Amino acid sequence: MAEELNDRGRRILEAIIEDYIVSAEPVGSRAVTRRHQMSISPATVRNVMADLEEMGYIVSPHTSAGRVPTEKGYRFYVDSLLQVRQLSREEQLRIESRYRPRGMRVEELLQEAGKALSAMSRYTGIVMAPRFTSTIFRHIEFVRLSHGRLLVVFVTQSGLVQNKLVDNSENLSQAELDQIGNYLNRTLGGLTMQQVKARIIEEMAQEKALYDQLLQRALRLSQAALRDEPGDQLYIEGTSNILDQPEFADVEKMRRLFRAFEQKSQLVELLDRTQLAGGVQIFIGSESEHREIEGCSLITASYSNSLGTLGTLGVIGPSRMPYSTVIPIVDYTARLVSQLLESEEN
Amino acid sequence: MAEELNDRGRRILEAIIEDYIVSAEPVGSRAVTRRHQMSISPATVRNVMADLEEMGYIVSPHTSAGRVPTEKGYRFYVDSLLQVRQLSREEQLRIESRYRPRGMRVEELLQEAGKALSAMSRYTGIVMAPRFTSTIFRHIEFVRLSHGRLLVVFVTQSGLVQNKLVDNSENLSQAELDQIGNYLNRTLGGLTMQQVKARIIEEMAQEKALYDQLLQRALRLSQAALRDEPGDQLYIEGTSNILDQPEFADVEKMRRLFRAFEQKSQLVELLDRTQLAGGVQIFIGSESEHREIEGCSLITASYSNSLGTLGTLGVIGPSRMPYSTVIPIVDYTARLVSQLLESEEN
DNA sequence: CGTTAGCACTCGGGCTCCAAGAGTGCTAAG
DNA sequence: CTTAGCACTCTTGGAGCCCGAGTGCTAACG
Repeated sequence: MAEELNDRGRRILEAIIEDYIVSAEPVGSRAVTRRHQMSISPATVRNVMADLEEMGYIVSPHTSAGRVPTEKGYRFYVDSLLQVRQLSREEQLRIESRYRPRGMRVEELLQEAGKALSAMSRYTGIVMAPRFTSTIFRHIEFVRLSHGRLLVVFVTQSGLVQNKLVDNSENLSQAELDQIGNYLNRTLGGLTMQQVKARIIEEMAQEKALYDQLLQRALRLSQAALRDEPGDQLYIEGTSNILDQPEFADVEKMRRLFRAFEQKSQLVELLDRTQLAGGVQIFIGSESEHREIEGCSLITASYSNSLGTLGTLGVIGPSRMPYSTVIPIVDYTARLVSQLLESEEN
Repeated sequence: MAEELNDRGRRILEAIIEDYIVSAEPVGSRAVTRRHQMSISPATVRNVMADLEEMGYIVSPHTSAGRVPTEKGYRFYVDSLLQVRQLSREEQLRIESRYRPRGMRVEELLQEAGKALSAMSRYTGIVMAPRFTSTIFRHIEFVRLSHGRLLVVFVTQSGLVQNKLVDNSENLSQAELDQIGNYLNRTLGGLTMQQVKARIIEEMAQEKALYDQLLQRALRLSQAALRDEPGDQLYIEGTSNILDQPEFADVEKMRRLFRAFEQKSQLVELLDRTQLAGGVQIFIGSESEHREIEGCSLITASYSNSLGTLGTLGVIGPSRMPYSTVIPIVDYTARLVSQLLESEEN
């Protein structure tokens, strides 16, 4: 029974999965022969289906229903059967057109990417902003808000703005702060935040710092500013699309998913894992090891600039998802975002 | 029939509404006498209920069910019957404790307020950030990102950071930009954004500007930066709480609400209307004239500093809402946020 | 005259029962 | 190995039924 899947078995599994993806209903032997005009009879198909069930690719919800793909089934489909459709030029243009207004800030661009992903896929779009530590330092600015309180504003190469409150118990004046800012801007431009951090520690260790008041203050302040870096920003768009999916008629399931959307931390963790790998990655159901998104699949791809990976974006929806159309959407969006970010840096 | 509501009628209406708020089920005459130990018989209550129905305060979903409050019923209840419960000291502390970490930026504070509102009320919390035009200018910074592209960073008095991309086709150097920034910071500090805008227009009209290169550039740039002010920021937290409400078992209703959450624009419009009025405001169902939130009520209050109203926050949930407990939560949160913002400015 | 008990009536929810339809697994023949 | 045939299983939907909750009306009562 647990023999290898032969060609006919694969074709039938494919047919079942593709039928199920569009219909969301168990697929019977008859339906397979009809819709895919195979030159075999339903009875033969039934035999094969029994084997497929034995092997764990499909299950039947009850005796007299058709078959439904299991996670293993989807996984096999995605790995071995799936023909990824190429986007037509027209579809590409439709995606591109969403980024038309050129004066978009990075935040806007990323959010728009989330919206585009959700609109094109009809599922939920997710975009994780670049890790702070891997962004490139461009500008720092200290703004004295009140005695003892100080706002540090970072601007990265790509125009991403981060800010943070820092204690100013030394009560430095704005003029002193400007001086410090200028110094740091001169010294640190072009480094990644990680390098900036390292540099500061390094400099603090040097004895020169002991004698130069300005330098000392600058280092102290910037260290404070860089302590506990900002949490990862996650854009989640099109959550209401999930409500259209028949599998979420079950309110309990839906609630779990929405709670996951609200907490974000699990999604961040998950997206983080995909960060390093290039290309499109696919998590099916419990593979993600987060039962909050059980029954869901996540398709992700990383976007990057010339220096390396910046962040991850993707689509989350039910496992019963038209992978062949969603995958190229995610892929293309990741490329497009990479490209747009790149072009903005020059 | 359409006589005034006498005391007994009011008491019975109150009983019906309060019962319905906790049970979400139609309330019968028997239940009214039982739970509120009135010294009258169910039959009498029935007579009164018939009158209340006649007057439009309640309806029965079908012949043999109890009664359910109408919007008019809720409105009367809120206006005339409701006893707003005071928060216990303990509850106040529980709310306050959520703002404990003192180094919160304004954005974090507002978001936390949304989370607190949703957590305390078990509904969805909404916070609208201060209108950009009414914030007080503190600092401006121009950062040259690439040839032709320029990031403008505004910092307001309270530490709110806004940024915007501006065309830099003149290709000003960072040094020139710093000069311009310094000039503007010297001149504009302490004005509201609205005043800043006015001032710039005013100065541009003066002939002095024609001769002073620096000034001219500064004005041109800042005008560009202030053109089309940033959209209103809206924090919506705890949307998944809505899923717990029995009235949203109907997926269609839920979808509409979630779409409204996603679009935000209608909510902004709605919150905007409450901006001016002080104290707690309540929209019940279709009073808001947005059918997307039909069946929902919105409880809002404005937060402000010494100069006036800054923004609005509130809770959105089903009309069947325990107003007497949610109102003080919203009220107290608004005061607290006002106070925290105020204290941060000094 | 307002209040109350009594009663007939209505309607929805939940139960069973039934028939139809879909789909299966098995068997035996091609 | 494939297929036709067939008995079997299980879901779905509708019909019919009862029960309980709750009403409105009427007539009696204080």
